[in-house]
Amino acid sequence: MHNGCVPEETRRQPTIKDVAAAAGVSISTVSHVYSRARPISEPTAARVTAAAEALGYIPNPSAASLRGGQVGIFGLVLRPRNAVHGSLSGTETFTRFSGAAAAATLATGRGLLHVPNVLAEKARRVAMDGCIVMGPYERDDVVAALKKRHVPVVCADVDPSNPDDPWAVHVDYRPAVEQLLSAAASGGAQRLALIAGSEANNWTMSTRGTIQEWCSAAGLSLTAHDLFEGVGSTGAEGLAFDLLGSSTPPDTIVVSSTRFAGGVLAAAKRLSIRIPEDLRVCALTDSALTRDAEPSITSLDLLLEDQAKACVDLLIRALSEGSPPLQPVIVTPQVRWRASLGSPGEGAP
Amino acid sequence: MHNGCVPEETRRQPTIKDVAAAAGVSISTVSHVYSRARPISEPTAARVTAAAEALGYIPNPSAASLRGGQVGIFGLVLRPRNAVHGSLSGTETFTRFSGAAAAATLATGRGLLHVPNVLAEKARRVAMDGCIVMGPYERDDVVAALKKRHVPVVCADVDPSNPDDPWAVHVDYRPAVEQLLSAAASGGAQRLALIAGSEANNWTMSTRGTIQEWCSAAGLSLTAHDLFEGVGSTGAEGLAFDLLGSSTPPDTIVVSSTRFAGGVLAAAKRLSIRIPEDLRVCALTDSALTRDAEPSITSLDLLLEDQAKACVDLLIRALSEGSPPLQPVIVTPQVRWRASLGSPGEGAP
DNA sequence: TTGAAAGCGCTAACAG
DNA sequence: CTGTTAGCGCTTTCAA
Repeated sequence: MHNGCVPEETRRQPTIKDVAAAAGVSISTVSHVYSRARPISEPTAARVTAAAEALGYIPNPSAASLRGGQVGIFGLVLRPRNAVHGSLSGTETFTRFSGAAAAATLATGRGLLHVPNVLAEKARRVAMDGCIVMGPYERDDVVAALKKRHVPVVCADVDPSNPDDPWAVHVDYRPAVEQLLSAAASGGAQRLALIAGSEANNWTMSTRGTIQEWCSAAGLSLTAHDLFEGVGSTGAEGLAFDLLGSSTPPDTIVVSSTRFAGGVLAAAKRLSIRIPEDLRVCALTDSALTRDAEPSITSLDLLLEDQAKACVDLLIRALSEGSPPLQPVIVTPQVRWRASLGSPGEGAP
Repeated sequence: MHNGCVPEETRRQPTIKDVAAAAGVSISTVSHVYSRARPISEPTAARVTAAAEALGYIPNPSAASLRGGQVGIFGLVLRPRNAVHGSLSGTETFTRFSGAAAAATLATGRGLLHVPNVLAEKARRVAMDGCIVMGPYERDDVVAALKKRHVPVVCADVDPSNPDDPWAVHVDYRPAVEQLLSAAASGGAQRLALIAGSEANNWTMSTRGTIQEWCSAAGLSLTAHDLFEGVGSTGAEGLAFDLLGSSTPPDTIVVSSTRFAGGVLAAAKRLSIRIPEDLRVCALTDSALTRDAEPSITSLDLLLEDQAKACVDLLIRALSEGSPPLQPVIVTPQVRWRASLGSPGEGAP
């Protein structure tokens, strides 16, 4: 046996002509059997199908798209830098999103193309009907490049500089973040520390804004720290250790990435600080790292599956109608209550 | 401002004709400027480029592929069931692999298509020049379906039922697994337990085989347990708790997925068993869960980036030459030594 | 160094 | 219900 992945003789792929000849019909009949664009009699359709099956025929999508315009492919760009390197934080967020986006795209008969770097010259050769950009930065240059190439773009979470973009799936972090904060407050929180990522995307910027507003309205003290996501749990551990060892340590720490949460836990352990009794902790996204931590960490489920599905729907609308929906598309993250924040209190559902 | 993702007037994409007219040359000249298939004089090329730039022209890849045959797209199928649901184990393994595969593919000017389910009828419409299947099962039906559709297939890690497949990137787990075992043995291991996933892929089957052989040759006792990956760390914790509480508890536990490792750690903690003094632990893949665990867990780095790159190279060979490489392509995983197994001993490099 | 023209495989009028 | 035919945008001979 040959174990070959390629047919021994490089036999030309059968075309619509071959099928038409074998079935004794015209090529347009064959075409219509596949496109269902017009009714074909039962016996004819059966003959065509049989012939196609026998020859191993599959319609050439390039040829089909040449006429019809669309190529049957959506692109996906994951913006947060750490998405590319699986070893950094946020891994689960991106897997969940791309898996869901791929499934939703495939359900429409299209494919989802993973595009690490649209700006690269090489990438210009790959065709897309539209593109989903997850977590765009302020005035995102990838989005700009795509638009210049006439590629319809839909964003998952809005570009912070374009907050009313009707072609984005808006993520409303506010309600969940406020639930988190009021739960902390009702548990006795006085001094908050925020350890957030340093990227200029809406997740980082909007949650920080909400927290600042809420704290100042509620009269809680807040110190905010930006930490490059790449420093991982070790980096967060160092920062948390310093904070917790200072003369005025925080009693509540909110972290953005789940790897930061691990670092905070480690620092607390080294200092024999009990969670949630002495220190409350919560994270602004969810992953195995927070679910399985000891103690488990209250965090935000960003509902990535919903976001992905909504993006695909929006992109299809852009392609078919061209006009944006009248109401913005909104996804509202949910709090997953766990041990690290004490009891949910009045903030819980 | 309109915030539009689609141009206000749905203006037809400029074609090669428009560029030719604007530059005052023939369409074949424009074509050759882009394909570099024949020399074009400097001033002419400049005029064409300028015209194309002004019009925002990009060559239509569908049209190009109609003639040339290839569509510039590789498919990627992640076989392990838990790869689809980001929330289960192995997340990082698949992100790393697909990120690396996407980068390697893009570097060749092609795109990487995420294919959740090739068997679905809908998926037949998406075109691929070839497909990478990661972690195929025994007599994998996805691989079979792809081959039936004349799609060249390359596997990352071999189909266990086709161990000499020249169109696979072979992963040789043996050396690293043996290093792990001899380190455990030189640390005093006597009674081993293996908690492996239940999927019939080569990772699971080959490592289990090596461990069984090695233990019987070295005279160590071994009990092997299959656990569905979906049970996660909680499932593994329950099993480990029972094992460690039995009358003849293991002194070494090897787990396949990193989430299982977390469960083992939790069980040991509940029973006040010290690691690595009383119990040695190691995992057969690596992730944030093992790197950041307390104590950190010795595990296998599967070198997913190398695997992905090798797959892309192999697929390109299949497309261009059609004949398999004379020597099998092999990737050899590396042990990442950490606290949970004690000192590496003689097994370490 | 460049142009003209014949398709690539398929879709979509337009006829019958 | 089915067949004929003119392209879709580009590549690629073949001429000039």
